[in-house]
Amino acid sequence: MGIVIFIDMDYFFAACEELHHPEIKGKPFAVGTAPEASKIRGVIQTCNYEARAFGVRSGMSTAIALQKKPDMIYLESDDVYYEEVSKRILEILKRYGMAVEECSIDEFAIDAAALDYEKAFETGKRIKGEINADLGLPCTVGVSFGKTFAKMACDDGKPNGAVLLKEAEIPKFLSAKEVRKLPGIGPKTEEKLHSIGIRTIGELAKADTSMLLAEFGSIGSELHNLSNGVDNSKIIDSQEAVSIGRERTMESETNDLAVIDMEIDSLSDAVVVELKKKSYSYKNVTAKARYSDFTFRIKSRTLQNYSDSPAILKSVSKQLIRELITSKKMRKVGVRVSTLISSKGQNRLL
DNA sequence: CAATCGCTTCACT
DNA sequence: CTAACGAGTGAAGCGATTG
Repeated sequence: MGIVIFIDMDYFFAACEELHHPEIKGKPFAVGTAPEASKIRGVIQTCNYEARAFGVRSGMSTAIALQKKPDMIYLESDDVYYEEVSKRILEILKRYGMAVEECSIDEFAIDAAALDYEKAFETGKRIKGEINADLGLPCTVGVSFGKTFAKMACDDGKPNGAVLLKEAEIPKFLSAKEVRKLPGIGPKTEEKLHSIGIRTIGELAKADTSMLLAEFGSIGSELHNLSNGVDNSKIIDSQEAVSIGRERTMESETNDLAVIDMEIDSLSDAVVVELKKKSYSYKNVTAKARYSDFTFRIKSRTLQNYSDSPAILKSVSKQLIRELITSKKMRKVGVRVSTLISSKGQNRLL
């Protein structure tokens, strides 16, 4: 793993919305998952810095966000548009002739192994300027040794920054930071680390390897390496999808199979659209139910053969969702396909 | 023993 | 300070099963 240029878009969905609706720029607003009519049932995906000033955060329920800033503007997220913008960013990055990994819709890692730090940093800043000039979008660039540390350098520079973190500086950069800043450590792992007395990355680096392995499994040794400045990840040019799914919270909680089946049909159609776009066939189907008490369960089935049929997907997921019916009503249902193969230009599959 | 299956857990936006 | 309230997408890990 060599030098990496990491590009992370600043408040990406919100920045896209500012392009669409210039008049909201400067006012606090947020992009959420639910339509306007039922927005309090959804969560905030992202918001601009004006809204963040009032304590609004991504992942926060919209009801709470609106307590903090009642007159905040609310917009329903427009994923199709964001995906389009993301592709345009990717095109800009590809012009530089280096391998690019799409880490997420708004994060990209560029393999700059052929460059030295100064050259990579210059290139990163140039890319940043180009994205801003061509698309009108702000971003932050981080350059370091390995994907993970380039991303962390990037996090440090947000928003609208550029950070160079050379390999020799990584241990010092890491040591005082809270463990939560390590990519891959979320609320659960953080809590567990706290409970064994580890709060900073420096403390994690010094922790006993076998203890981490016992407590956290393979993730533990991975984290131990990272906290010691060792990143074994590679840049993956084009990532194959492992699964494709759609899920939706229903208008009201129900066990009515007529309602649920309709939902399953429409989710299945959405999954097949995505599947077609990527020319995949599926062999595994999973149905998911979230209940009124917020617990959830899934049920899955592997088919005899690969398929690209919407009808099969619908009938299998309807069977599976029936096995998930309990006395607790369902508030959300989902359909997911996995075990995918590329079916581009392939003969017919059952 | 390795691959597969069914399912849970977790992270991130 | 930290709960409140709680969407959608996807990857990875794990124990059991199977060949």
